[in-house]
Amino acid sequence: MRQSKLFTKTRKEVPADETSKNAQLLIRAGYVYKEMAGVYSYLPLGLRVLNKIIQIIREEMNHEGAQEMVMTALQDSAVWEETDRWDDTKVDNWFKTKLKNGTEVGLSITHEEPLTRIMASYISSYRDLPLYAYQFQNKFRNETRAKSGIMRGREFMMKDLYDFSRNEAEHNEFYNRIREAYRRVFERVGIGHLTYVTFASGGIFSEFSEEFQTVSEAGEDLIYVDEASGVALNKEVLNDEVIAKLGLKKESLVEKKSIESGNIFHLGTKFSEPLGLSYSNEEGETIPVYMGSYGLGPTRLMGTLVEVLADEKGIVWPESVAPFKVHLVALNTDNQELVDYADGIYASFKDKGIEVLYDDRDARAGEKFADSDLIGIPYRLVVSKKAKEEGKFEVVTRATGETRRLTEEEIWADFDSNPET
RNA sequence: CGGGGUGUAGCAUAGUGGUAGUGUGCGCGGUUUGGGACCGUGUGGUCCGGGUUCGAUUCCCGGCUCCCCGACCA
Repeated sequence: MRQSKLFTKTRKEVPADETSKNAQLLIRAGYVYKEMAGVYSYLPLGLRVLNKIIQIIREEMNHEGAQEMVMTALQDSAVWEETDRWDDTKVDNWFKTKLKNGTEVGLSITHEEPLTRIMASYISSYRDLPLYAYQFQNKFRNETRAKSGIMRGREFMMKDLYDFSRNEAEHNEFYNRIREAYRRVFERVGIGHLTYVTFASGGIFSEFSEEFQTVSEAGEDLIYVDEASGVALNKEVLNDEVIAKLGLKKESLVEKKSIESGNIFHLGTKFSEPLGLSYSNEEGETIPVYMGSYGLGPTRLMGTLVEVLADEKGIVWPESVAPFKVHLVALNTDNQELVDYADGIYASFKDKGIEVLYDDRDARAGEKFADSDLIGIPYRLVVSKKAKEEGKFEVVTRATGETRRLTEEEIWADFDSNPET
């Protein structure tokens, strides 16, 4: 894409009403637009990143045999009344609104109830199980206090996956597969080394739930990590008994601030029983379906990546989710011969299927470099009059600052040998 | 939801009971051209409602907004 055509522009100054690094950088670089507190629109650059994150998660979910669907944001109160989660005293962060005829409806906070009801009309036999369904969908939560930029909003995107199994053992097998699938997601987006599977409270049919916690100063949680074993636990479950049960030593636990970037739950029959989701087994007996739920928020993950990987110059995207692989920066754009040459390089990238943002704007070098650093594309290729005369072009790796001077042939050889985009 | 702040141009900020200033952005002209360059010029503003006052952006009341701390939460 030509940067001159991109409708967003970068900003030098940070918005006064944002204190979180992720929102400051994402707004300055033109990835997101703040609509109101805790509510952000995703602009062209931001959508590219979000879609890449979504695609990585999708691939890992599909790999485990989950089927993608999408449910509604508008919610029928009836199904929530069945599980006693409609009442504002039970769930206090509903957004509720009314139909013209006065009927109350909700804006989706999660989807256990509606999906369980859907499944009740398709699951009837043990032959139908197990099955796994997931979606990417916007959740609405009426937070009393939105904060941390895009990481804790009132409207945010969630990947929620649910399993419908015949029994606990079958559920557990899937649960363990998803734990590994989540690990792969965090590896693929470049924060695997910072992300711990953490014991936490909130288990319904087990003592603990498990959270994926990414170590960051921007985090709102406190976890205790045994670095030798990689075992971590949330502060909310930290006590001597638990430490002993997990075979840990109190002295070896290190406290870290962290972001809850995903979680996995055993649900048991909490939803299937009240909503009448059951199946007939081989003996003809009626058995409630055993469930689990698995959450991972693409928008929060995007914010987490900015928080954890950015440097003082701006965002640093890992290649796997960057909006483009290459930032082609043309200098001396008053020289038509050079512009033609840079246009040719740009066309070659496109022909090769390498995603490229082409800074063809009529701007000074300093401004272009500053913008390039801020936007955070993994590789920057500078085409200038001097470089063209020398036949060597600067290729800078954003993450490390490593600068190489390569001929055009070397550049193509380099990108062709590293085709991952 | 409790507590504390805040609101001035697209953005960032100063100031004042009496014609609202600066930086940046944006437009135009010129000099520049490898790290947000410079000169000139133009454009553009007091959150909403009420009150006090000859006069309110300023003071008072109410509302809303946004931010921070706490509680709550993927």
